[in-house]
Amino acid sequence: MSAEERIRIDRYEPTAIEPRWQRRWAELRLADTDLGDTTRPKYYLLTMYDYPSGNLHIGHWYVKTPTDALGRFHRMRGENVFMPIGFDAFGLPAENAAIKNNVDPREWTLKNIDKMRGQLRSMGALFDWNAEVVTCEPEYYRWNQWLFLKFLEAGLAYRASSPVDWCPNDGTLAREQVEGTDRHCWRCGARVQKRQLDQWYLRITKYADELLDFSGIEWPEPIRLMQTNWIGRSEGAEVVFTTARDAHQPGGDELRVFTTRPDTLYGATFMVMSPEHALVSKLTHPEQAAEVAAYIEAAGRETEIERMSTDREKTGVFTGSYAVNPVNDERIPIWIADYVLAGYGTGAIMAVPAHDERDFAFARKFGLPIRRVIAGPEVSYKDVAKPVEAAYVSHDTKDRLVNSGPHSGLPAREGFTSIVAMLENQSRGKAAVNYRLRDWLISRQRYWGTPIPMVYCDTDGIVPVPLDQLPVRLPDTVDYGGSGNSPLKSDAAFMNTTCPKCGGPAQRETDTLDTFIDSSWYWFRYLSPANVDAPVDRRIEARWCPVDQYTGGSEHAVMHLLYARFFTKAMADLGLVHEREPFKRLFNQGQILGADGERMSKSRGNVEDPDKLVSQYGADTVRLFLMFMGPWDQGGPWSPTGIGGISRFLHRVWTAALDPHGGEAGDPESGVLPAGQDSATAEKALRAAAHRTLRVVTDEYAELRFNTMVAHLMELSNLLMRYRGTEAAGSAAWNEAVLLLLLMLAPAAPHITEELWARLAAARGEESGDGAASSIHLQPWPAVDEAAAAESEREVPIQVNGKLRDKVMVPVGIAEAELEAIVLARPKIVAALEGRKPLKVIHAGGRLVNVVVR
RNA sequence: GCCGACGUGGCGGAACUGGCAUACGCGCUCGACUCAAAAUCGAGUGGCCGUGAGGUCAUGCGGGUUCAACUCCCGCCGUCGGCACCA
Repeated sequence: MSAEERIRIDRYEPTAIEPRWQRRWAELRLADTDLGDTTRPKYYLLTMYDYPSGNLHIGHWYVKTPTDALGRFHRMRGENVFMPIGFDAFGLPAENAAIKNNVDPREWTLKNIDKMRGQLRSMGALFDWNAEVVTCEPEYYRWNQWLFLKFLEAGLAYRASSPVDWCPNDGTLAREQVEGTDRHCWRCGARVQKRQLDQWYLRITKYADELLDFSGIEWPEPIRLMQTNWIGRSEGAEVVFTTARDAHQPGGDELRVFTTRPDTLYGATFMVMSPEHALVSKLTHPEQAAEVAAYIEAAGRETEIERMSTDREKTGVFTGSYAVNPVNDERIPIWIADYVLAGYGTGAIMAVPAHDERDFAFARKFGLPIRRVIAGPEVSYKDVAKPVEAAYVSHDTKDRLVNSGPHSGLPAREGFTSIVAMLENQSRGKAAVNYRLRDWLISRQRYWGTPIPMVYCDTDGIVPVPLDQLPVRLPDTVDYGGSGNSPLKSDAAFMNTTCPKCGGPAQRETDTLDTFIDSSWYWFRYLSPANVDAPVDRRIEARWCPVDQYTGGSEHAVMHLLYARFFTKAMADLGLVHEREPFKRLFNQGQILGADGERMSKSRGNVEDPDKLVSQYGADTVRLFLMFMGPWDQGGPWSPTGIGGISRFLHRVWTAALDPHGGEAGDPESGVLPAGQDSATAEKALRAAAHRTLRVVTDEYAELRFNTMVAHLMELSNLLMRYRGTEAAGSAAWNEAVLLLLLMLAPAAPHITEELWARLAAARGEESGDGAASSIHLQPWPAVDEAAAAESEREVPIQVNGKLRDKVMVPVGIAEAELEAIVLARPKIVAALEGRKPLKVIHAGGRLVNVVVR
């Protein structure tokens, strides 16, 4: 380092030191994790990988730099930290850019990745780039295909025809990718339609019950709730109704329904099928045919039209047929209505208008009978015949069944079990569980994704590509064509192939996999990214999984985070991994919004670029500012106001470390010990403050409470500055406090602390100052000296009737009687008592005294 | 409509299992340094009353429990997020 350079950076100039240390850490291989090291406990720290949009905004910093601080903290605590990074590189933006600007999606993506690597490095984060995963590379996606084929073999993947959500621009969508009341596409916002299509599915529903079990993982309650609600388990019964014999049909068809209230079975006065139900045409009476056809046609169109309100008028049409209620052999009419959904339960319901609001509204509108079968608080069972004014929906245990044959008089809960038992005896129903969760539709009619490794042969049907022929490579160029058609269809060379079974001509599947497949197992791949034998090295996985801490946004609650859990369980059942849960601890950081309070997006023009801030203040300041803003799980609108305070703080740390004896011109107290302190008491106070800070800061790192962590370090640096230039400055206690401050700050602000650590070592004559031998980031996390941290005196607030009146300094551990005597003798307390005798004196464990009078 | 989170100075926010409300920072006011400005440093800074000591009110609103409530309970209001007729 030249003399000029030394002088130039004797003022804290972050941009002059940060790149140098980043290079140094790379040379020292600080971030490279030896996964085989068993001498230290492992700590797998994962932050959600990003889509390579080509530009890092402040939100990326907000997610990643506190995660890095956490990793550095765990490293200093002696753990073997693995913090990989990669790119979620398949997806629509690349393909849309290709269509719009005629660029190659692969080139576009790789160029973006390259740019983002540079931006990510400017954070000073210790990502292990050796483990990098890029999902659009055949080395990665071949394992998507491999896993798909394994799932297929195990019956976890299947092809089926069913009504699917279809976006006119993006083709088929998973259920989770349809948003809002108006059912629009999560990507392009277009209104989604229903289409009957043959598509590939993954059987996530097989794991519904296990996915409801969160024992053993520490996830935020809101996420667990969202997943629980999404899975939507409900317990009830399946009841078999039989169609009645009629002039136009023989009857005897089974019409199954699912209900959560079998106890209300005697109150079923009609049935409703969804318009898509398989029995619709069979059960439609010829006289009703025209009306039914018109209704179904309208209902099909309905999904394309505005249907904002859930409480819009009920619509429906009578089929002309009847069914027989299995418990009382009553004939009830069968209707068709779109308020019954095809995809839930059996697609048909028994309607109990007296005890269901929807059925009630329907019955009112179409003049269908309403029969009370549960007596509520307003209707005792003497006047059960009273007309029902509104649906009575309740699970009150005091409610009793009425009008229910042999079950009348039973409490509702017992009615539930006795009616189910009766159905089971007669084989006309059984207890059943239903889920809202549906199987995961994974076919996509897009180019930029993983080709589904299946072949269609005229002789052998649908044939999987043999594992040893993977990967099925994505062709380089295709005609992206019109919307909704798989672009791969346009590539004859790709599509035309031979059948793996008979060798005859065959066609490849031209749909690609949902890109959420990529992120459903990527953390496994980080552990052995170059492995050519299997997606995961099971031995490494055994040691390193589950991920100890995962950080990312809560917007992934019911997509990525649920899929990842499903994949882990499925892969465990296939013997590919040991663990059944992917992420032991999850932290959802909040989201940084634009200055306008809206989501940051290019189209809104409210994207905040961190590079400007970094060149002005340095990476450390930006990192610290983001941590200091507020609780990490909160996020909020972006505002750089206040970043100057962080910058000033780091300048003070710099000054305290390098210039302890300096003083402030114009400050009368500068260099003077506080009144009543000599240098011994000052040094004691410094040590006590440093060790107490260490105690709380250690906790705050571990609990990811970065905002208060920074505040406590500020307090310590303020105290050091108060003693700067006094006799205490430069003492052993001072030096200890400075080193502790640097060590505590190191995970959050790694560059400045490394620079100061090296300079102090050089000043002590220990080394050259380049930090080669003893990077601060290789130091062990310091231990609290409890004796030093202990306080001998404490200020005790004194209240009279709960109002603060005085404070007094007393020795720690003073006897209550003694303290009470001191308190009652205080002039302010005597005055506040106004001669009244204390009724009692409350001692809050030596932390506070409250004198109660009158 | 159902589920969930949140509501504290001018602003971001702090307060552990009930125990000094407003830590830390921003902003603002005044002062020091300067020819001046910036930067830096120092003092002050919740509202109201008071020259002052001090008093009094205040954690979305209204009740309650308690010696003591931002914290616990009941009832409202508001903001944000999730779900969308799930039988």
